[in-house]
Amino acid sequence: MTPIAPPATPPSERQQTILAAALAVFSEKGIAAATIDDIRQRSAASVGSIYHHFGTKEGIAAALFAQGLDDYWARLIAATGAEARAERAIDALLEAHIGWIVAHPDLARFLFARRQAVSPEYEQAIRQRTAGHFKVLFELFKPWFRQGVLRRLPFELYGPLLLGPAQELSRLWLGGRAQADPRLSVKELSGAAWRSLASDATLAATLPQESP
Amino acid sequence: MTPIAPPATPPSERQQTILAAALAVFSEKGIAAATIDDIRQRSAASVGSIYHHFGTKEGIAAALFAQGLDDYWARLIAATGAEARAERAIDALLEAHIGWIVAHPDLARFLFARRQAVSPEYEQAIRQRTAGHFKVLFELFKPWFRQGVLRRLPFELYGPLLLGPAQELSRLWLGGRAQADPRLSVKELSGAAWRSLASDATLAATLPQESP
Amino acid sequence: MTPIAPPATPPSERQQTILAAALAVFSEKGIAAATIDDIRQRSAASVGSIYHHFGTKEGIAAALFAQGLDDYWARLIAATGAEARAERAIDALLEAHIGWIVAHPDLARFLFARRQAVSPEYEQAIRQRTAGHFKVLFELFKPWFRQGVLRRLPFELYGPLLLGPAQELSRLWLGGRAQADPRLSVKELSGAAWRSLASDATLAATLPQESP
Amino acid sequence: MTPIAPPATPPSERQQTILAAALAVFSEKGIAAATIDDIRQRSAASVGSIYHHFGTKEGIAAALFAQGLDDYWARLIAATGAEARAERAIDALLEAHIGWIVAHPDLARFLFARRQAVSPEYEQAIRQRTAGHFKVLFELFKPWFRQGVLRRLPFELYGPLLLGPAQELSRLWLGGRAQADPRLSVKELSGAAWRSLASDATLAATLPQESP
DNA sequence: GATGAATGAGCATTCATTCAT
DNA sequence: CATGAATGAATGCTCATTCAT
Repeated sequence: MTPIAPPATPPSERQQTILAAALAVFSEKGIAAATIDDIRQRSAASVGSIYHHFGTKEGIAAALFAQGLDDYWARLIAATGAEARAERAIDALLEAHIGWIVAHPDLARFLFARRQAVSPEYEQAIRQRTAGHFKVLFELFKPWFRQGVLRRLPFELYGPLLLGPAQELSRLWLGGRAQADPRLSVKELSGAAWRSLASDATLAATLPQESP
Repeated sequence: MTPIAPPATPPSERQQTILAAALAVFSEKGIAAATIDDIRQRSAASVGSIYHHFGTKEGIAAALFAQGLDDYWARLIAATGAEARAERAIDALLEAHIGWIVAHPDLARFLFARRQAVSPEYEQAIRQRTAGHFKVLFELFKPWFRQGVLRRLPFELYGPLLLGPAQELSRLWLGGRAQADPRLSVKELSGAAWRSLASDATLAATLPQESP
Repeated sequence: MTPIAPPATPPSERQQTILAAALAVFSEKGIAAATIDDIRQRSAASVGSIYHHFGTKEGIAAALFAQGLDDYWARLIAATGAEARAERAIDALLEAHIGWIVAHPDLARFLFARRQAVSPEYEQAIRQRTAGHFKVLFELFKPWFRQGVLRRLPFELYGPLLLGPAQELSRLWLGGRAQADPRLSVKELSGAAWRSLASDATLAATLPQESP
Repeated sequence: MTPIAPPATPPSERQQTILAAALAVFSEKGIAAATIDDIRQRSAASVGSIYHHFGTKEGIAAALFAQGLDDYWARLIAATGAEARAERAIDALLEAHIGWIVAHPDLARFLFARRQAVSPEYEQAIRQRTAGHFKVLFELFKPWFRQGVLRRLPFELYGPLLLGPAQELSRLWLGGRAQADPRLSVKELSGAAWRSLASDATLAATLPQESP
């Protein structure tokens, strides 16, 4: 129903070819600047065929989003859910985030360039889907809030504190403005997230002690 | 020389009118989707006049960038440079960042939606200009690195750790996905930045002590 | 490969319609002044269709050129090659030239208004193609040079001496500055060409003798 | 009154500068493609100034035409009128023609690219002026027609036979398609014109005699 | 006379989308 | 399902010309 719902039938080979071509083009020039003809050339499919399968340029973007977004969040949630301690969970979360981006740079570029989204319904659908995923993730953290391990904050701050630095670094890297493999920075990023979210008490207890 | 260099002559009233109209349109629909005709209608100038002054749609964007980017960084640097202690400087930095964004939401939306930038030279010019500003800011922090107050990290991480959470929150707010006034979160954001960058020793000394 | 190479596939009916319309317009106003919309109206095709088939306004001109130039030279060469004696060959050449122009005045107007050609590559391609055709024609004359029937001259002069007067008259006629059917002048024009090119000896032997 | 009449007042220095710039531009790109702005840049005059002096783009062309056309024909007529014998007159005519073109290639390119002429009145004026000049020239030849030295032909043929080859060669040279200095070909061109126009009897008497 | 900002009709070209074969 | 010709609204940009200063 929602524009970015996953398709009923699994994508045919032809569809996959088109999606791959579209992803490449979207990643290079952004959705708005991408042309059906660009996609046609890359995919060696005909215009007619593309329209037969996806109906609209946005339809292609939607299909890619459905595919990418769910995959990304699934990995995030799986990684986080596998850990029992907050600090480790945050480690795993960041590692999953960065790992996924490095594994799918084109898809990441496409997914995280929100601005491009064209129509409002489309934008709306993405937000809801993302919000839903985030809630699931958030549930995993609730026990630690209750235990006082993590600080209670305005809801809107969790995302930024947890993933903001990683997002910023990822953007640099995806845009070619940072060279080093971001996986090398996972420890720092998760460390920052941990310090930002841990309660003062937990944090004090965790910090390496200076010799007296 | 560079595509986003500030103009030789100060902008005339007409030019300011056009720029204001363009900013509104760009902020609403993004550069790519914005139409010269949109700008014409909003500015009540003729197409010819617009082209007479800016030469290209991108020329308008460039003029806005030159104006906005310098203003933003000037405020950041001024605020930071006024503080003597690292923790206070980071506070001031974040406050300036958020303050500027709240004061110029349209310009901010436009400035921070990097993806839109069209031509490579344009993109290139922005990067260099930004990098230059960042270096100036970075110089202000150097003493604290030397004193061991702040941690030494790979260069690429300073930006993300310092501004990543704030950027993420700003994006949410600018996109209408966060309602609360981001200025209310400055303390949290600067706190996070401080914890991320402070050396363990400094941090341990700063944390509120538990009663023994 | 060259911009005016004949197309791989034979022109469809729609393409022919567009070309005919374009020729009419080009002939009337020249390439530069001709409007895609002029062509659209005359051909009853849509802008999109025109661009689908020819890609550019110049693309249409190129297609016309490829068609016209080859046709013109083929006729010239065929007519000349069919004659065994120099004088008759020159007669046939001029007759073919004038005949073709009278048969295709629009195409001729278009073909011989070289100045219009816009882009350099285009101009270049036309020159090469023309030069090639001229070489073929020139080969047919070689035996007569060897036999001393025709005079040896700087290469650049053959064209002007052979076709210069005819070209000039054609231009007048095509431009409406000469009324009489140019076919009536073929004998004079070929006579002039003959006198210009024949060696003195041959010419003396050919001239009508005065009574002693 | 006519669009290409010579101006009442002699051109000021500023006007001359503009005309020179315009000629350069017209010669390079043709009248149609030339832009007022091109001329403005080359002449370092302002748009306003240009319009103040010439009123229209075509006004500039007209001024150049008036200047060039008269100069060209004056030279032709003077050279021809100075000769007493037909063959010498034709020699002188061709030499003047080629000489003028070599001396003013830009002006020649501009003058002889008739097709460019834009408005009908303009075209009309040029034709009349040219026809007038030609008539004057023709008068000079009349005695030789009466004496039977030159052949009587349809009026429209005199131009082509006399100047056709030279025009064709000039076009090649002006367009860079012929390298050799056309002045080297004057003898051949005038020879051709002479042979084309001389009566058979005269011609027979003139031809170098074969040894008996 | 000179200047250059302003005007707006006009134009080539692009591109998503449709549909007959 | 595939193909690609056809459509036409939309868009960035140009350019001759005007006119207030």
